[in-house]
Amino acid sequence: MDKAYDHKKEEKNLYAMWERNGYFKPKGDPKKKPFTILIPPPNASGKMHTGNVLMIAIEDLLIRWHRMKGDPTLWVPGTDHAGTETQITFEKQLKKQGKSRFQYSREELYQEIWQFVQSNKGQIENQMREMGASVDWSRYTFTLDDHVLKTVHETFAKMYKDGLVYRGNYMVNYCPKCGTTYSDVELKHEERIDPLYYMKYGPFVLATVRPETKFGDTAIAVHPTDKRYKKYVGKEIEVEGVEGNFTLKVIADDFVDPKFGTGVVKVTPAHDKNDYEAGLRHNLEIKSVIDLNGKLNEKAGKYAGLSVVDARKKVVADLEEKGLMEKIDLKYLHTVALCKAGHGIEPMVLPNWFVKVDDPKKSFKKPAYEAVKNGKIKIFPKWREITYLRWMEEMRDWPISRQNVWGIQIPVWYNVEGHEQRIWVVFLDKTKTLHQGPISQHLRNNFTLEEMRKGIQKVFIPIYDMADNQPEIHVGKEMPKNGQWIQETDTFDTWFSSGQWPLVTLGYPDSEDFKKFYPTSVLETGWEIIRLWVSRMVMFGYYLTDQPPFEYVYLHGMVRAIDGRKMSKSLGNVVNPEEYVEQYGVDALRMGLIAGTANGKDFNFPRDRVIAFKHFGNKIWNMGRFLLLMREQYGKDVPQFTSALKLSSEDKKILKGLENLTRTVELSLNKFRFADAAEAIYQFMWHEVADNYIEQVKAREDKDVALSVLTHVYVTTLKLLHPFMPFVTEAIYQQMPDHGESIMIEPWPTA
RNA sequence: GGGCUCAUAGCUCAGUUGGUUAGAGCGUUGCAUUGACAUUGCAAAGGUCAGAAGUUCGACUCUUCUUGGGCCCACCA
Repeated sequence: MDKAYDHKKEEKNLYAMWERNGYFKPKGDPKKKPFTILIPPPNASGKMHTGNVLMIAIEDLLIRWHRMKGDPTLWVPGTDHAGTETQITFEKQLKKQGKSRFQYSREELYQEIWQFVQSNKGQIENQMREMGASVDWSRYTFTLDDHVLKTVHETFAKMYKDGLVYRGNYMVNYCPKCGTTYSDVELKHEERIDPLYYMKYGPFVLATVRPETKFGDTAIAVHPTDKRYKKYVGKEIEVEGVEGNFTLKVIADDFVDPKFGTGVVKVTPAHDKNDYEAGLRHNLEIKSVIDLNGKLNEKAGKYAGLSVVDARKKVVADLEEKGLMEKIDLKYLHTVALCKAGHGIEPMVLPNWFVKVDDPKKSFKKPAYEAVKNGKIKIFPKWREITYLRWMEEMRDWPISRQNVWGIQIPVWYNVEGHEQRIWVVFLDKTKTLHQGPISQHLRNNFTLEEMRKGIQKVFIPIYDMADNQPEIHVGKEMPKNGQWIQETDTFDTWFSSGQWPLVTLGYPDSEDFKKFYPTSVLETGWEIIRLWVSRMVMFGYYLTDQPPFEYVYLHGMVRAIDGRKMSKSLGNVVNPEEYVEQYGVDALRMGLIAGTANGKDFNFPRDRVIAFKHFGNKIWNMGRFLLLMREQYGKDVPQFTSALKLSSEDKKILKGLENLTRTVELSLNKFRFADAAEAIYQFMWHEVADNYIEQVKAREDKDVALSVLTHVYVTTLKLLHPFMPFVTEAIYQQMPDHGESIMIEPWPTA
């Protein structure tokens, strides 16, 4: 053995050896209950961050532990197409080349991104190998694999049939820059100081931060109990505006806070979430004045074509000029909603597909709520449960359509016949010229529907009136034969497909894997996606299989930067795991992360611990080296350890310690207390075995007994340590006398 | 505004049903070291467990409040 453990020399070879010998495939005693984990799929085009490393460390630990216990053990790897995120990344790259997505048809853009992802995909897969993940690569799943698409399409069709998905107008969080909508949970909120404008509105003065949306106002609201304005309620009032006079109805609604501003609110149902809901309650007209590019439309008169920001400036200036601006509070602090890329969100009313989450006939969310409530699914740490339960209680219908190209296209066709005037199509013709407008216009310009389909970027099919005759809808991947059809250009929200991860990875509904390994054992992930992902998997699981998709949920904490702040590129405090792997080895990095936190709380990247465990790896390496040296110097055969040996009190003590350790590790792992187990092994090996027992062996007369006990204790602790630090333990094990094929398939020590 | 969470040694953190001298890693100080390991050993210094009140025979651990962090949710225009 070398003088020091060299992780660079060992890690790659060991992983190749494990994989080559098929150790990662499920074996074990077929009579025992299988143990299954599905990897939370990382972004296929991304690279590994510290959170992923922690995830792999914990999952690999559980997997290796159960595999050694002889359970049929399966860990399925995979990657996610990460719709919005990937498309944003790709578009940034396009921009650098001076191009934009509008130069491509939907199909071309999809193919471009597909190539982009394919060329980046190898990185994350290699990194999973590098981290020692003992996943079964033969079951690798990418969220755009054909069999995934098939399942997702079928699920959607079933939900459509069951009346659990519908198409409707809805107030969505639309980002004009990204050209797509976001769900509530994808947004971030930021505090800002903006001017609050007090505008004169007929007899009222009212406060707003968005005077430019005034063209979409369809009412004025006051609080029902507000005496000041009681006489106006129900009346129509005349308002002088920058575009001439207009009349508005005054309504009473308790969403108005009489203490804010003047207690009077302009109601703009098309561009404000609050107002939208008030609009629904009072049957107000929804008057959109902002288009999909974030510019004011023709309803804004002379302001048409201006961006929201420019229009605001101009409207404010004009109001001041006309003497309609009472005052401006320049230091108004409020929160604004931002999209992932940090752009301002424009609330808009658009047609979208939705999942009805609480249908009275068959509730999508109810079984998922109850599963956790009544302990059918157990969440660790337990105090995170409340996040899940509260979310489930509050959850509203889930918008599942995204105006992205990169993703799974919603398998819906619309029969445009008779609706050519209303349906708006954006497409590129053969010469790559962009056309947008209603289908009727394209037809007049001698384009065929086939040409539109071929070069399509987007189709918008407005819903004027729910009772009106809507275009016929066909749900399915293939275009129907008879009729004039055009496919929905929206894709599914990423979580709609990844929410079916336990089903698609295991071959739902009828594969052998599905029968054997579903429901899975543990879902391990970061707590920040309880609502986005965990809840959706549980809902789909119950909807399609009447069973929970997993028994336990373990939620690890977020790894913050060394300075205690959230890692971010702009702060420059991102910890790159590669550097630590290079310098200290995978084992040290994994063990450091696992020991760095005990109970799922967020924690700072535990740099010192990583270093400490690098030292620990070297320490046990040298313990092994010294053990071999002593055996060699002893010269004679060392007997196999049995309890029949004539043991000294020191021997008895260390054996007792080993027994306690074995019990502690088992107990801790059962409770998901990984750090406790790690700490116990560290203390025992270093301070009891190395510092005490080995020192005492040096002076022993009965070397045969002492070396026999030492070998036994040492190899047993190596086994206990293996799920935590797989590489160094295997490397040493291969040097031990009478070793087996691999430590990872050795039986798990029992007390 | 609602909720979750944290405040323990110089730093980063453990401390699982309340029970004898509160622990670890790193750091600091002193000594040691030619049978493995300087990625070593032995030893030491260092904490009124944020503050206050309460429950209890007994509280770092339970309750309430105060102070100060972090995070999540939320429609205050």
